[in-house]
Amino acid sequence: MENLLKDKVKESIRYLYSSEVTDDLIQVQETRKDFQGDFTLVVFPLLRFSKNTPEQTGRNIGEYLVDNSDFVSGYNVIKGFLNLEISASWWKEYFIRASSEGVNLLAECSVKDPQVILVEYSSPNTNKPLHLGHVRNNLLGYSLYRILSSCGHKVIKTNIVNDRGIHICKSMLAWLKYGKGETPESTGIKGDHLVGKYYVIFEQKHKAQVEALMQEGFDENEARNRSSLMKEAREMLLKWEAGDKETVGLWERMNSWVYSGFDETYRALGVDFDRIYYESETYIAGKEIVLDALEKNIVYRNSDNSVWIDLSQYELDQKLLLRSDGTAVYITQDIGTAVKRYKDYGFDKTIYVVGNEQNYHFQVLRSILKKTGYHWADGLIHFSYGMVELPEGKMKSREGTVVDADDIIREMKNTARGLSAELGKLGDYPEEEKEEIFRKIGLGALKYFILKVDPKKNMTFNPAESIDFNGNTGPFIQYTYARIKSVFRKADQMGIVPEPSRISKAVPGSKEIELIKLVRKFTGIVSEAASGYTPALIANYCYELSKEYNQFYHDFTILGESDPNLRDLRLELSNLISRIIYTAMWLLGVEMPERM
RNA sequence: GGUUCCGUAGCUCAGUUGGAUAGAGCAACAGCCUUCUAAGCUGUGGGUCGAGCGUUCGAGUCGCUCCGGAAUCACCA
Repeated sequence: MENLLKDKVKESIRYLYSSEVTDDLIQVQETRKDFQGDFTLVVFPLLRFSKNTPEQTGRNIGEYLVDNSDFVSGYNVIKGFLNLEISASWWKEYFIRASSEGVNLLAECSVKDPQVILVEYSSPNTNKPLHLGHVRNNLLGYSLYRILSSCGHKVIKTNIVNDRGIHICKSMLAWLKYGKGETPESTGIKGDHLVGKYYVIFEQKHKAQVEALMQEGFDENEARNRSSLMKEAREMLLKWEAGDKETVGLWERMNSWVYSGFDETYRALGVDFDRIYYESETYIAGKEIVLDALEKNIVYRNSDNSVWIDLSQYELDQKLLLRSDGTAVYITQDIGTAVKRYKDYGFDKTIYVVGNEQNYHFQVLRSILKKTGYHWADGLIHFSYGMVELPEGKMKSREGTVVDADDIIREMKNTARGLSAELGKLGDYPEEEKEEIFRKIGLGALKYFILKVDPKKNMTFNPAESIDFNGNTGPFIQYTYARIKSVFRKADQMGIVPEPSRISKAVPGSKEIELIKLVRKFTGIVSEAASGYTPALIANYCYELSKEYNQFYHDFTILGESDPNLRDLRLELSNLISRIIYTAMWLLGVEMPERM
């Protein structure tokens, strides 16, 4: 519609002022609610052609559009703004097209040049269970996948598991020393939590040793290095790297516990992956690439045998790539992973969903790859998101203020159950189906709460208040959807089948037209969210739409409407909006209950 | 100290490529359930958009300088 209008405006200026204007000077936007009209042309940029007052210019163009187009039915000029009214017949035609069966709501979002895009998200460590920060990460990554693939891109969901390093040895060691052979089966504890428990035990025992050593007069750093536990952990890491059978066996065993625990959490969150990479499999590739670059003199070796790269041409520092003992550092693994992925998929883009604490890291990674001669390095996108904080401040694992993912998921569901009982909902519904609905609501509340916030901002998560089911929340949108579904169940009972031929009643400025306008906006929002990688746009739009519908719902009766034309229009409108809400929430990964 | 990000109502957040009188929800107060779900709707109060300068017909939005907060700058991952 905007394009149609723009073309007409161009034409009018050619006719009225004999001038050609460029697209960027023609600004068409939706008319603000408090003014009459549907679209508004900002005339200020056009004054240079008309050499006239804004008011007169607006009137001239408005006049031309009404006379020379079949969709502009009226206009008014306020200051430098030309408000145009679109004819009801145009809206009607649009609506009938949009509401007819078989119209794919996402078809219009399709991009012209589909790309192969890798989305990496989750990236857990195998020594700790997932927490709220991971939840934000997973939800953002999964939603990006849905949005981008809905726009026609070929998207591959990947996860990189950080499964090697000293931190893993810590939990292994603690389990050997204090574990008494505990397993997830023998204790009933979820695997990732069990391993996490031993990581904490290690830290506690280690801390006690360090304190004892400090009493003996060592300073803190030295005490850390001298503690017997730390020594044993380092020895274990060496054994692991040397491929010691027993150590690797234990490592595999404990990792398998962790993975089954993670799988359970991923399933609960509704996310999955097409391909999982393990750092234990890529760090060697990274080392080889660095050594290769060393031969080509792209990187250099220091006198102490460590390997560095000079990134001053990218306004960065010298970065270490290999330690003096020849082992890989974090970024070396990432180089290996990136190259391996390019070999595997030949991607156009790789989107790394990783917290903003690693902004610098990804700047460095891209520069290294560029300098090393990988032309596709520009396709690396760090989708940087902000921290999740608690009302008391940041989450700190040391202080036990971390919100565990499994806990919060369970809590949200319990709250949904409690609230439902309090409100007397779903009274005589089968228990099993109720539980499924509570799961959808609780999880929907959590997902929406996190996704509606601009990803790059730090956000505050208040466990007590987050489970607010009023206002701009997932359950509010789910509720709107469930209520529409209910209208249709009732219509079925009453034997009402809307006839498309009757949809003709929408009058300019009516609530129905307002809703149709929002419907029209949908594809634009999805495209914008895809190009900007921000699910939050879709979330907030969906709330706006739901809110508008709720008002509509209260202002009018639908089934009780005596005029069948109006009733069918409202039914069709409800139907279309429920489909949009469903699709929008689907893009966010939020499931929708049919009733609640 | 260098770099990056953030700062909008008491709180949590929106605010499209710069457009008209800056919007929701929560919290507070006042109303609305015999008709399609009240997890809803309506109304009231609440703002120097961190501060200043600049660009522009027009700045919450763009530029510069400050102020405040966060992250990062490891032979940690």
